Amino acid sequence: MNTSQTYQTDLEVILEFLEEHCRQEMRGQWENANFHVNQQILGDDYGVLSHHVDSLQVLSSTKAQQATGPQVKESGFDSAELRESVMSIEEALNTPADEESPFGQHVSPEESAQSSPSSTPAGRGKKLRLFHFLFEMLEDPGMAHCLSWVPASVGVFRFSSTYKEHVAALWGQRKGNRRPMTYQKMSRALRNYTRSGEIIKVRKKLTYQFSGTTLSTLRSQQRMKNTNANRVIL
DNA sequence: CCCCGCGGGATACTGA
DNA sequence: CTCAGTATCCCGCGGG
Repeated sequence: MNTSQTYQTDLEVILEFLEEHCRQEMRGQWENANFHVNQQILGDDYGVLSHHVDSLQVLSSTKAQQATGPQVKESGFDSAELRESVMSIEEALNTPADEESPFGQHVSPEESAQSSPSSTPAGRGKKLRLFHFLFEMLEDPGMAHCLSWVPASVGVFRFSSTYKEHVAALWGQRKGNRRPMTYQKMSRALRNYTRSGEIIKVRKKLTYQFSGTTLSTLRSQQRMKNTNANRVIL
């Protein structure tokens, strides 16, 4: 009966571990003389790590709600502090690794030319879009239980019916929304992509599909990131 | 009938 | 101020 509470505790332990891990990594980074090189090398790892922190965070808070009811956030929610510190770590980690990394600008001049269909004026300073976020999730093996490719080759993906709300919560959190994001609202946003043709709805439940152009744009952007990371290492 | 996922209109909000 | 890209709310539909 208390399994969800136990689960929450476990997740909090894991969170603390990850948090400590982040601190150590960062300390190492700051102590290193050529830290900016490390920052570039570690960029991807940091991104992945922060994703896991993200998901664990939401998982633990959601489990807490399931365990004790919807009003938990107002009553003594012990991990509030933890969540705050995790968020600050997240910010610290996300900012350099995410979109506008310093080396992303000069290494890829063709990016703005080939990506950014029509809306992006210069291709930089762009906010994270929902489908970018979903693509990131899909590429993260740690999120496979929430969201996964059905046949990845054609860009079809499906939400897990039990964890779809976690993906939504993550999205809302990533955007820094005041109110919690829900699957219903997120799917509404997803449906808006039907108009622009970036994502289309598949007849199956909880299943959507990236359009060919969207998918190739996302994949080429991802390849760009990888080659940048490799280039720094080499 | 109920629940859940879906479709989409209307309107508000926010950053470029 | 405008406009794109959501976020939020809400109502209706249909399948299981």
